[in-house]
Amino acid sequence: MPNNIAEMFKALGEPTRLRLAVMLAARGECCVCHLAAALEEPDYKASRHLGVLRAAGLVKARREGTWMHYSLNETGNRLVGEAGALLRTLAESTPGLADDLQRLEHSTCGVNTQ
Amino acid sequence: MPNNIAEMFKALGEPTRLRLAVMLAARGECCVCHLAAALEEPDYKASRHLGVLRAAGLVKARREGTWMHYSLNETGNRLVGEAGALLRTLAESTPGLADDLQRLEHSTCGVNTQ
DNA sequence: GTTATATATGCGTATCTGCGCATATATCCA
DNA sequence: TGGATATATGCGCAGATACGCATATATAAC
Repeated sequence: MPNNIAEMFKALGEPTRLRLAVMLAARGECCVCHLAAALEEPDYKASRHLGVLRAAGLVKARREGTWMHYSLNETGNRLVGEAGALLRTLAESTPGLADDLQRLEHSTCGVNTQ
Repeated sequence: MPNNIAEMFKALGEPTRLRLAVMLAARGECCVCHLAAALEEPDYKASRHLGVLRAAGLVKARREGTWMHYSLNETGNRLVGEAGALLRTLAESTPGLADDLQRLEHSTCGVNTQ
């Protein structure tokens, strides 16, 4: 039974996925290309890791045309809600993660933000 | 920089280690043999995983004669403190983890509890 | 010293995981 | 229909990880 919970921690236990989760926790819904740009990593890498976060129940996805919008799955999962709060405090206090948020803010995938 | 934090999540992302961390969060300091008994796993397995938790900074150890007493490393690490609170809520609400705590309470390694 | 108990660790193995590349799918627009 | 953009995924490989066993270390008691 702790397996589901362990899976959540495990998903956050990989640097790229932690960065993604922090970005989603701090900024809300984002599309893959913005996230990939902020990571400075190829799209397929962001996509793969978002898939893992999603399988772990940490993240949900919403399609809008060609874009997929990911966001933290806080509603409907108390544990994710608490983890989200923790991730937001990390976002503020951890240099590398703050840099990601900076890049995320100024990133465009050739399209408008938000 | 997110690597240290990711390492903490990763350490908790393994079922046996999560069980150990929850026990320490809920019950405070424990020796290896009590923890191994509660896990119903061999001592060396508990010892190995406690070593990983320790390397990740989640747990600290104190020697007392032949026994090693492990406890959550909440003081001196804000993140661990917040994780500790989360682990305690898990302890209450997750059946499998609650069972571990039951066994921990009644376990002896041929010695007194506490 | 020897023995017993508690804990840690070296090692081989089977499994898992993340990576990069190429390719596939999905949606929109002309 | 065909092309362009956004996202997802099959595959092979290299490195990591957890396991069980046996052994090593540490402390205490005799």
